[in-house]
Amino acid sequence: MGDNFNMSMDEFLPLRDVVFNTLRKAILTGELKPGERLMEIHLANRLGVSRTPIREAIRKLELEGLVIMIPRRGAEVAQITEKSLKDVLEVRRALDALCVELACDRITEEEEVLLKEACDAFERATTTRDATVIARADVAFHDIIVQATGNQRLIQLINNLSEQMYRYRFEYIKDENRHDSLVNEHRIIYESIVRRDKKKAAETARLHIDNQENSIIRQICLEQQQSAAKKTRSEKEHKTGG
Amino acid sequence: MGDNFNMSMDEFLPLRDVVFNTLRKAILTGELKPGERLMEIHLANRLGVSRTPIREAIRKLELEGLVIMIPRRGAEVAQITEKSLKDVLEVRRALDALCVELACDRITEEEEVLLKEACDAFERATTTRDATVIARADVAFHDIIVQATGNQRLIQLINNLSEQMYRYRFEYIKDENRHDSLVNEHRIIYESIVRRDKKKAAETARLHIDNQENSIIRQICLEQQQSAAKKTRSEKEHKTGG
DNA sequence: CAATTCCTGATTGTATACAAAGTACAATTC
DNA sequence: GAATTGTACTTTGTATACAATCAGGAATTG
Repeated sequence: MGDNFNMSMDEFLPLRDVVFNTLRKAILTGELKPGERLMEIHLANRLGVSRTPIREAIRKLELEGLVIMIPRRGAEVAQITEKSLKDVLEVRRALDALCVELACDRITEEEEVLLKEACDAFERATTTRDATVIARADVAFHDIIVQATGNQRLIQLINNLSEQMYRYRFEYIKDENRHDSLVNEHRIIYESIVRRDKKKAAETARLHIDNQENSIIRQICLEQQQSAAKKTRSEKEHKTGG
Repeated sequence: MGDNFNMSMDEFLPLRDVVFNTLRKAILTGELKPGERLMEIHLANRLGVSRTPIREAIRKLELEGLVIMIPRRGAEVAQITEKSLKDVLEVRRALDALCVELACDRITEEEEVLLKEACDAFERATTTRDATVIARADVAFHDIIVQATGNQRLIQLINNLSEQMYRYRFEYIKDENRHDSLVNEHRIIYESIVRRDKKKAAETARLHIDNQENSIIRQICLEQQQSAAKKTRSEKEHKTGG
């Protein structure tokens, strides 16, 4: 297994922040799996720092909901359940709708140009069939809208909620059947914002989330079935082996 | 000045959580004022613990946005600006609307009864003219709605955003001219939820936030004018004194 | 053989020690 | 007298030491 996280980033940041970013990335990419324990001495050795910055990083991850604390047992990576994901998406649906509405009011001419470019770039990206490229183009498009709101709190919340689903970002991208509708939705959102049509923009933003939700939930169910099957399998082995 | 925070709470919680709750409360009630520095040794002595739990508590406050970190200078209580408050309220407007809509779908019969009681209790509370009593009744009413959504993430977010405005909660409560419209709005929200009228419920929830916004922003402006006046006054004194 | 108790090792929770950096104030120089 | 430099002190950043608790296994007892 990858013995070293790529722990480097900004060298002048306090170690706790470097550790925080490192661990968060490891959790979001799945390098640290749900249920896995975060043991302080172990992590400290692995990252070459003392326990103090590790602990302070864990406190932040705790508040972000990425790890859960068990008293006198320490931290472990939070499980993502279908319920917790639906909860996140339910909030995002409202906030993404708010984003496009605010964007209608506040987007600048420069941002409109950028948005058009991002919209076109996304369409081109889908033709590459490279999920990484497509995902990046998707993020770029939505980022412009979020930034256009000028609401720092909203920007922060959307980023945080998006992170919770980072692991499943590819699932709805990979499904090539949906590419056309994705491109289409982006285009409608773009055009609605340009026309200052809040209602249509918000409606499409919600639809956009709905589609993601379907893809992701399907994926989650699959994973849970697999892990359940794996569990029963290993239990069987354990029985026959003992 | 109050030399001791009332630091006690649950005795079995880790010290960092006790400190976290203590400091958060101190910030939200205004006992620790915006711009005030949080010095670790000082706080440690004052609360009778070592620096470690203080630091870990500060990490959580940092992520919550209640304190800001200045490199090599430590933490200080975050300033609340008119912009940051408008940002918070803008998000709350969307999330409160989401809350009442979800409540229309998911509220149980027991909760409906509780909501009616809370609605009536609020009306009675306004007649006492005791801001604390009124504020508590207001929180109780909204809490039932938020809980009725069953969305843990939403509940957490609303609580966090509400906290940001804790200091100003009384401002819109104190204005007795508004009491009638507050009672009225609560009643409309209650009735809309019972009738499963999402549109009306959401609309009224937004109006409810708008009214709060007006009161609070007015108060903020006043405070800033006062502190600006104070500043120029003390600068004058400094000049004449030097 | 099962259950219970006790012990040992491991891990977290807390405190303290040490290093680095920044700030304020005084002394010195122009 | 103003500006600059140097020094002492304060405060944070990091590491480590110590205490409390918990988990798991071995030994003992019924």
